[in-house]
Amino acid sequence: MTAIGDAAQQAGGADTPRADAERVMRIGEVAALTGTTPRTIRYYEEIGLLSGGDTRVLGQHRCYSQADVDRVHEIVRLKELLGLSLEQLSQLLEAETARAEIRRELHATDDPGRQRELLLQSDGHIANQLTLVRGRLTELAKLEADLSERARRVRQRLEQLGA
Amino acid sequence: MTAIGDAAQQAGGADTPRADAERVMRIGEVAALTGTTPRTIRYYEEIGLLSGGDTRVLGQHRCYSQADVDRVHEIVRLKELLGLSLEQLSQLLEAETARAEIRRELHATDDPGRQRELLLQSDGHIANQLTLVRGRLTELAKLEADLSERARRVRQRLEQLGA
DNA sequence: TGCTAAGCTGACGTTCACGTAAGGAAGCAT
DNA sequence: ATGCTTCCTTACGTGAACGTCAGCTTAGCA
Repeated sequence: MTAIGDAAQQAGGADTPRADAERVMRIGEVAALTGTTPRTIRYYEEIGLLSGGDTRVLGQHRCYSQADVDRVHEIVRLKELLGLSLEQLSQLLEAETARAEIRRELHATDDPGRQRELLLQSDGHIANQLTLVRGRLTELAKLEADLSERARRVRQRLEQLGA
Repeated sequence: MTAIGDAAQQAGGADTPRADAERVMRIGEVAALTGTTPRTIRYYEEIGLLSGGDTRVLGQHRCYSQADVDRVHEIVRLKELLGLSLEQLSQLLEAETARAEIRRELHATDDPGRQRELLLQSDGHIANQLTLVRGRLTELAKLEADLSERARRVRQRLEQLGA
């Protein structure tokens, strides 16, 4: 439901304008859209969190697509929710990276064997993420229970006083 | 259920040995018990996260009780689970601080008005923590749902291939 | 009383995740 | 061609959260 990186369906010819989905953006726009800064985007590229478009020559402006925006959103989200270091994140985000790779290859290849392999990889990465997230969820739930219990006790005492 | 800072019941006389609950510990032991280091403990004291026993004179060894160990555990727990800065933590932990204060005053005073006030404060702080924790819980749940959905799709594709 | 382990107080070093400033070049419109 | 804006690279700065080292004192024990 949230923007998690479905770069829409790309099906049409190669010359269709298609104003929105495959618009080319520059760093400032990406930063604005993701609530970050150009510096942050470059930093993420520097440490390997963002692809860094291998085609670009030194000095040229960086180009981004909606998929990149989605990825940055994911990064920020995971970073905040899980409180991970960017190092740990880049481990986790192999999933995203692989996923992008897969989307490309999946459409490029006809070999069902290869497709199967790619999908299995993707599944593995997602499973990793899920494990981590679910762990956090149960720990947080425990914390919530503890806090609720404490609140209950305090209110119980208040009632005793009131009576 | 977890160690959240119930420094056991202290009721008996003042000279009972009571080997365990009120044992005096030093910084190294606290560090070991909480998976931190002496430096970290001192740092937490420095920035006001730990009380710093106002009675101690410069140069003397720091003394800790089980309650302090519990508090450090809480700090670490909140820090990791919520990914908060120590600054934010010290805000949140007003609750703990107040709670310790309250425990002391609650037993010291007979004034039900004052007791009521203290309990209300405590309740407020806990409510704050709960709000934060529940917010995280729902966000994490959303993330979990997203990931599950993705996993489902990938597996669906795999089935299509297999068929 | 003397020893040793552990602790104490500075004070400087370090890693992460960027912020910020300088000087120059790319992109786009006119 | 000329601006103007945005971006580029390089490099140094910064705050948080400790690590680490030096030199000295305290606590507990024989």
